[in-house]
Amino acid sequence: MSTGPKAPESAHHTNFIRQHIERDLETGKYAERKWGGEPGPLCVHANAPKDPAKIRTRFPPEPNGYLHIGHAKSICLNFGLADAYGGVCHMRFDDTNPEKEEQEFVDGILDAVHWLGFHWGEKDENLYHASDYFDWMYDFAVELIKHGDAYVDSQSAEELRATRGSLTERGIESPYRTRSVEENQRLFAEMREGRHGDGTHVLRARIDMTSPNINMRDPAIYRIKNAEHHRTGEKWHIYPMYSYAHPIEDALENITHSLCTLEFEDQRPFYDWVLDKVASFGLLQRPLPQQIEFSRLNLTYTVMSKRFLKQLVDEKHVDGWDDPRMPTLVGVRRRGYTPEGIKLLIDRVGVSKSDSFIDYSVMEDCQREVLNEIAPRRIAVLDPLKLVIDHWPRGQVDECFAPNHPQKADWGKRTVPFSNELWIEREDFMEVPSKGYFRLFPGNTVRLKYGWVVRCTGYSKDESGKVTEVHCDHVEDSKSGTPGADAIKVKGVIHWLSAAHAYQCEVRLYDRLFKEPHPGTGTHSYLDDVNPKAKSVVTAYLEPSLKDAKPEERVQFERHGYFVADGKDSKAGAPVFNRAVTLRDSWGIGRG
RNA sequence: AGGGGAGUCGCCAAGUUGGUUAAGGCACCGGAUUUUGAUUCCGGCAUUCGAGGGUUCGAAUCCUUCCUCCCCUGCCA
Repeated sequence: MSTGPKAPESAHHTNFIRQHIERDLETGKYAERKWGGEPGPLCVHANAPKDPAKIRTRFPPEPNGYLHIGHAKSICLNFGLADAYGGVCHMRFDDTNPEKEEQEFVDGILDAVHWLGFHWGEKDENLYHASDYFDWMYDFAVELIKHGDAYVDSQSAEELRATRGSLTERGIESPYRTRSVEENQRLFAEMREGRHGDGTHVLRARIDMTSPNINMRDPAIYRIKNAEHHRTGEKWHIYPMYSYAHPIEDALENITHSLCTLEFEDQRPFYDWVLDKVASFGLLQRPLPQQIEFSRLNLTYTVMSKRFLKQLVDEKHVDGWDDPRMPTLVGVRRRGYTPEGIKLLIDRVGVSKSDSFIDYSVMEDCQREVLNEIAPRRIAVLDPLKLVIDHWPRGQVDECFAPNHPQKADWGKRTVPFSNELWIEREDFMEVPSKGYFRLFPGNTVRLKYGWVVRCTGYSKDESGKVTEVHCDHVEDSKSGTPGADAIKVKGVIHWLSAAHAYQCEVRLYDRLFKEPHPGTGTHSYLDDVNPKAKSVVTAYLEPSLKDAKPEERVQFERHGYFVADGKDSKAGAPVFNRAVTLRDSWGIGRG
């Protein structure tokens, strides 16, 4: 059983993180861990039963903004891996900086993760906050002081920077580095009580100012911030730094594999230092969590940094954080992207440690792949041109039947009314056909999809030369679904809507946010690469049945693309549609 | 005079304990089906693994030199 070759379907799913986890599972590295039912130091877990979770991972955002597609990778990895290996993934807010964090962001993040389809435990019970652990973090810091592993430094921020050294020069020890344990304890307690101003002191780990790794040169682990915290209020006047808090959060929660992005690689030695120290005081359960780094997700034709996204919003290049052009999760949701499509993308791009850019087309293709399966087909004329069937009796209405999905007969059909005056797509007619064009032009025959075959007999134009009306004759006995309807072979099939029955509706056509794959490359600003055509609003004609579309309902407008009824602007009986993505178009028309 | 990572087909990415013809996906190119120029289906697509040298019967996999790219000097995360 175990000697056979790897199953081909698992081959492209494997990656270095999965292998790492599988190795730990095989060796039983974490098999003896105890779980006291809630996070805590050794004493909470020591006498508890074995942890039922084979592994524990966590998704630990800081609640200081909106999640974007890049975060989706971390979410899918952490939750997906836990699920794949009989583990649990914790939802944790890394709220160690009160000046930047808000409850509003906490709620938004929770929403986004749920939207992606993930849960933190069967009943979402594993929801934690770094701020839940402030007391333990403080106690551990006191222990570090007691053992001579931390000291209060009273240099200014500038002095600290100046003495830290540089990439090539080692640092200089602080004059406060030799303070007595008693003085450090007294000072640290005073900092906690709020008796010192912001920036006057900092607690530092005592490691090695000559380390080639700057992160090991006595990093600050606590700073004074006389600020109100969105959860702990005014209880604290000092707050732990990420590099100190994170490993402790992981250990308290029994996290086995702490996944993060590449830029934290240099911090791993300190992560391990903190945990080894605290565990050596008998305060943490072993074996300790381990940090594993992977490369973040980059997509072409967009930007992912919070600074840039904020600027796009603040300077009104987009209509807000949830603008459908934004790569935020709230944005792509309004755009009509599916969570399944996003997960498919993450699955497809894989996990490694090499920096990479994924073509935005991969995202679009993933969305199409999912949408093709779930979206009912509907008819919409986005750029209308009048088509008159000259010999069709004026006022006579015929019923045509259109399947809701060409490959899913069980989805049924709907009726669409046919009459002598129709709307067709302006690009489906050419006065003089270009090479290879097989739609409507004088003398040519096409099928009106689900309806009749028609032959173009003429057209009229206005003074400016714009085509105003196209004229056709319909072919007898050619109605779709009737015997002999296929007798006439035509190359072109176009969609249409009865002018008397179609209704007008706002439709937003979205495209990529930037016109360059790597915005801002070279000397210009990324703002210069914003795609002015990324949003256009048209008044389209829609088939009657579309009036009932509910917010966030997805459909395919045949021959156009996938659209969603806007979750925000749609009213009952009056949906507004957003284009998520066009259909692939091997002939070259479509986008824009 | 620093430290930490990464370089396999246009874009991702398997492969790492050296063993016959270098997975897979996307893209692309053919062809079939098609009342969406969509979907689906079939076929094609790296004598080569950043470069050079070496070890070996045999190397993307080991050794060596070199090159390129990314990250690190917040009391941010």
